[in-house]
Amino acid sequence: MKTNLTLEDIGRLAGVSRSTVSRVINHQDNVRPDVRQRVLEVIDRTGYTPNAAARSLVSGRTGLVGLVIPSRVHSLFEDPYFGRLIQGISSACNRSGTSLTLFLLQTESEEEALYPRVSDPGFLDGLILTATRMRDPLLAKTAYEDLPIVVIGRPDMDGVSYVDVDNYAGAHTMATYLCDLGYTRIGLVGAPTDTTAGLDRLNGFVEGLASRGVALHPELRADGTFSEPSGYAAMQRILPHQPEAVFAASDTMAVGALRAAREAGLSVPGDIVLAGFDGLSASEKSDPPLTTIRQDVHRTGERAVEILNQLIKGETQTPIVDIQPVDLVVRESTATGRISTAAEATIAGR
Amino acid sequence: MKTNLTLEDIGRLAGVSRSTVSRVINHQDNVRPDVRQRVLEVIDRTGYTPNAAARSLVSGRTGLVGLVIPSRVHSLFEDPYFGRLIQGISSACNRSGTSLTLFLLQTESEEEALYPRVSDPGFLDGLILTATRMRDPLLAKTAYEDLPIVVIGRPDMDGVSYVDVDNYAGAHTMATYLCDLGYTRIGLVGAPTDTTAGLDRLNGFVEGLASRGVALHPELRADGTFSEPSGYAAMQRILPHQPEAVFAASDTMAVGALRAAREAGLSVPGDIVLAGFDGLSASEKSDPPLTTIRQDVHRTGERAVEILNQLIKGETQTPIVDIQPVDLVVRESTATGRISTAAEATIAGR
DNA sequence: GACCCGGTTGGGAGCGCTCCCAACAACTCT
DNA sequence: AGAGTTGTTGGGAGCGCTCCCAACCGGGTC
Repeated sequence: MKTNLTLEDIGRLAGVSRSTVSRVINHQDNVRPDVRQRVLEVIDRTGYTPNAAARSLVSGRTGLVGLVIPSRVHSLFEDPYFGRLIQGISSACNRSGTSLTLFLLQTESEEEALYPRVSDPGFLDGLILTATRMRDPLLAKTAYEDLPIVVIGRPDMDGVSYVDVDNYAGAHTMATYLCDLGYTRIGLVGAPTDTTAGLDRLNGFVEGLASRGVALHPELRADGTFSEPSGYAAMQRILPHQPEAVFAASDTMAVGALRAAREAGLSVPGDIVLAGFDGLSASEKSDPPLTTIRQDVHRTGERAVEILNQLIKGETQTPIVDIQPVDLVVRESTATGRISTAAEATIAGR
Repeated sequence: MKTNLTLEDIGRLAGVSRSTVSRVINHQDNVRPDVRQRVLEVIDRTGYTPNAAARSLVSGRTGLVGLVIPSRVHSLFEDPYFGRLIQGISSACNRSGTSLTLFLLQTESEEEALYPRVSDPGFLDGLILTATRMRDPLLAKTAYEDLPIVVIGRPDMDGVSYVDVDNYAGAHTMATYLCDLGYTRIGLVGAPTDTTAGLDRLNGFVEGLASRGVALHPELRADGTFSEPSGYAAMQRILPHQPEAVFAASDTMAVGALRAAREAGLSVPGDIVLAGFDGLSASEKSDPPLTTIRQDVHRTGERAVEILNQLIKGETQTPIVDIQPVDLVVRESTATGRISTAAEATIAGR
């Protein structure tokens, strides 16, 4: 356990050559069974493990996958989204025998300092980029490297592999659901439109309303930044215009919107119905529990790793795109009894 | 950007040797200024970065630090503790130019599969272990390797470097604070006593009470597992014995205890006062906001990296121990007006 | 002018591994 | 029996870098 052994050492102890030990370690079958056995015993006895750096020098692989979470995401420690995502990524990594290297970029300067590191040859096998914004500088830069990349969330450029949830279909479903409840004055606490998720949710929502002949009145729309306080503020701007129903484009903002409604003396769902998006536990634990569009964040993380592994192995040249389906989850916040509330409806990916 | 260049290539382009380029890259000063300039220009023009694997093969360093979060921690996505910790660790890593590799072990089998990986020579420079339990198998195993290790939270063995918060002093302060409020029937929703944090908080609390001549009645103590539901359940066991005040050994459990009190028809702080430990945002956002012992988790993470870096550089042989101070934060949940509530008191590390 | 010395530069060796090819043994087939 | 075949093994080469030592260059000294 103490001193670091080499292939040569193991070979000497087992009375074979370096090459044979290498074959045993790499599970190649052209080794005589008794020799293999002898080598395995020595390896077991000595606790030998091959040197990772030497391996990657010659193989060109490190077994390391990078995950970049940029500086704008301060919600990492309030919002379970990234926790879940990391869990999904991590469990897929464990399954494929790779390791996850985390780059939390909390300032712009960290973001700049990172760039050279991730592109170091012989450091990472691939990269997962999250929370990219429109014309993301990091994405633009890394796209020029030959490093395999998977983006989580739809990027605003072509030729990049990504996995996204079906934001459009989810928002569309929510819109028709609220319309079918009988409302026409339906408001939106929107997500930032400099993100593709915000844009897709907006478009899905507007088109969902339109499919039922309902328009989104401009005074019933205010955008937030995904955070609770921003949802609270947006809701305050909408409330004076007397919406009957409000869709907040994230659960966290919906919780803020709920707080604003309550402070304005409105009961949910009595005076106004409210729905969110994401299916976080916050939506389940709020009072009342929120109707929402649920996405499987864990699965999204897993898919990102699976796609990245395909890219790394060079199994495909063309970019891979994966759109994850979402569910409508109906809870008390829209339980008005106006029509029978379907317990749950599932939407296939569009 | 495309093809991977080597030192030799850069040397050829700049009209110097491999060695000189290496000197420039490693900021050695014995290079003539004009030559250095010429080399830097070529590096800049070509976008060359040295191969990380080759570097670590010869230097024996990879610039990688591992962080292990074991399977029992399911709270990763509910509880901001680990998010904050990771942020602290990550920002210290960014500062020291190292990268953070995350091992989330969600099952026992992942835990076993991990062990050989982390101890691969030439893979990690050091390891940070969190949430170790008594006689933690991973800690026991890794301690035999020559890999530098820092534990977050007090381990139950000697000779290991660690950084912990002052659980004892925090619980002690809380106990005397509650006593000084005039209560004697004081209950405890304890943390698991197979963790050193749970043990230290228990001991600090009991001895704090004792210092005011108060005893912890056995029927007023029930232990949880750090989770909200476990705090709820523990509180339900305590309530029938009519405590005047209850200290929950974590904010998350305190939130559960609060729910139990409310369901029992008790108002906080009117009928019973309640306090937590950790200073998470949950304690601030609950209704009423909770008195708690605040710890600086971000700082804890930073210190772990700093200590690990010292160990890696071999600057010290003896284990380094760092106990972070905690603050008493008084909020509404103990605001009874019985005595003037000091706004906030600071405790130095013991 | 021979000598020395510090600053600078080039190239060999080697980190521990994988890949490749040659060597060898033990067969089979004609 | 000789040639070909298959299965197994050993060792050279080389991945891209750092370390070390020798070589070189110019200027100061006696």
